[in-house]
Amino acid sequence: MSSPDPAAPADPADAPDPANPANPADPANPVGPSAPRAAVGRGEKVRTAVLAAALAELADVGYAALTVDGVAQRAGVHKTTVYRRWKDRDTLIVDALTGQIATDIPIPDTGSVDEDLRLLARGLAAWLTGPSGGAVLAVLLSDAVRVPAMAEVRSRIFDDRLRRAEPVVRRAVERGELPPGTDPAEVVKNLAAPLYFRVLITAEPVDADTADRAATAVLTAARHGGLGGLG
Amino acid sequence: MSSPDPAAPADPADAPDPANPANPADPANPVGPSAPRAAVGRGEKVRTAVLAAALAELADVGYAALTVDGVAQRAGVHKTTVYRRWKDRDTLIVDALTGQIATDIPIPDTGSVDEDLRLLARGLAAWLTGPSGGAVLAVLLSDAVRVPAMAEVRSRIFDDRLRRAEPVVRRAVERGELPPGTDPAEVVKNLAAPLYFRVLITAEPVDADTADRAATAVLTAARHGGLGGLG
DNA sequence: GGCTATCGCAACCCCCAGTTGCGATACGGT
DNA sequence: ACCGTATCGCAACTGGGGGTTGCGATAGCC
Repeated sequence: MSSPDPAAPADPADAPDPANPANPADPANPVGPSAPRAAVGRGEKVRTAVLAAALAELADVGYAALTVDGVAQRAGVHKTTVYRRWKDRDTLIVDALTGQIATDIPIPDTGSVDEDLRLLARGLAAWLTGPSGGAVLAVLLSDAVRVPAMAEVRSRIFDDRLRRAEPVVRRAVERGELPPGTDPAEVVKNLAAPLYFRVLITAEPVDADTADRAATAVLTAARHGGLGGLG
Repeated sequence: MSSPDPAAPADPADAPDPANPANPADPANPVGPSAPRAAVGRGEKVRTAVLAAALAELADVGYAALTVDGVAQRAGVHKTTVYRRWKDRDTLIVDALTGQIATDIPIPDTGSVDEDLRLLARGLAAWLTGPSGGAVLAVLLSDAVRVPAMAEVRSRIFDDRLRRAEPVVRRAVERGELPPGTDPAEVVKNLAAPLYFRVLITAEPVDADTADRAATAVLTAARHGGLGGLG
C-alpha cells in the first residue's frame, strides 16, 4: 500500500526527476488536471503483470531458482523491460513481497482470551498455509535474508504483526483472565512458534486443530504464570 | 531409495569407511577378494578438507552464494578435484551436512522434569547458536529444501532428535510429575518451537535465559494438562 | 495524426556450474 | 630406492542466467 511511486525507479527513462520538464506529473501532485506527462497506463499494466508473475514464480520455483527471464516470460514481457523498471532481481522480489504484506491477520477482541487466542492462532495458520504466507516464507526464510532489504521486509511483517497482536493479551490481563505480570510479547510468540515450527521444521500439516492446540497450550501456561506471570 | 547413498561416493577410489586415519595397513583385513585398493591416504585428506571448507562457506555466505570454486580454494584444492569426488554442488553440501548430524544434543535424565527440560532447552539453544546449528539451519531453511536429498537430511536431523528427546517426557509422566495422557511429542515440539522462532523469525538472541523461559512455559502448560494431559 | 515514452529485440559481458584431456605428483608396494 | 598407478592440478570449453546497451517498433495521449 505504501508504494505511491514505482518502487525502484533508478532508471533514466523512469526516474521521477523533479527538475525534468517531461515529468510534471509528480505522484505526490494531487491529480494534475493539466498534466502533460502521461503514458503511464501501459507501464502500470506491465508493472502489475510482472509483480504478479514474480509472486507466482516465487511460489513455484522458490527464491534461488527464480530467473528474471522466467518472470518476464510469465508476465508476457521482455527481460529488458523488467530491468528497466527494477534495478535487479532482489529489488523486484522485494517489491513483489511488499505488495503482499498488507495481508492482515485479523486481531480478535471477543472479550474472552480463550476465544481470542484461538482465533488468532487460526488466522495465523490460515495465512501460513495460504499462498501469501507461502510466498513470504519461501523468500524470507531463504538465503534472501542476507539481502538487507529482505530483512527489512521481514521485520515489517513479523514485528508489526506481533505488536498488533499484543493487545489481545493485555486486555486479558486487565480483565483478570491472566495473572498480572504476564508478558504479552512472550504469549504471542509462544502462540505463533509451534505453528511456524510445524511448517518450517517438521513439515507437518497445519490446520485449525493444530492452531487450537497451540492456543490451549499457551493459554494453560499463561493462566498458571508460566509466561511472565507472578515473580 | 531415491537417494541411494548419503555420502554419495560416486568415485571408485572413495574409501568406504576409514576406521582410523593412522591405520593405513588395515592388518585385520585378510587379503580381500583380490582388491589391491590403495592410495586412499591422499584422497581422505582432500575429502576432509573439502567437506570442512564447504561447511565454512555455508556458514559464511549461505547456500545460494556458495560456489564450488570458493569451496575448492578454501580447501586448497582445485575445482576439478571437487567434481571428481562429488557429482554436483548439492551432493557436496548434503555430504558435508551429513557429517554434522552426529552433533548430538545431550538427553538429560536427572529425575526431575523441571531440570531435564531446562537442560534440553539449553542444549538446543547452544546448538542453534553454534557453528553446527548455523550451517544446518542456513541450508535446511533455504531453497535447498526443494532438493529431495536435503529434505531427507532435514528429517534425519530433526525427527530423530525429537524422537530421542521424547523419553524425557515419558519418564516424567511415569514418575507422576506430569499428568497422564501428556503427549511427549507435543511437549518437545512446544519446547523447541520458541527457540527456533526466535532464531528464524524474530532474529532475537537465544541464550540460556531464553531456554529457561521456554522450559518454564512448556512445563507450566504440561503440568496443567495443556499438552494432551487430561481428556 | 503526430510526439514521445515505453517496449521488444538482439547482441553483448561476466560469473558460475559442470566437463574433458593432458600433464604433474604423491602414494604405496616391491 | 624405484616404479606403477591413482589421484590431483591445470587450462580450455560449453551452457545458462544476471545484467547492460543501442536501435528499431509500438502504443499511449494530446
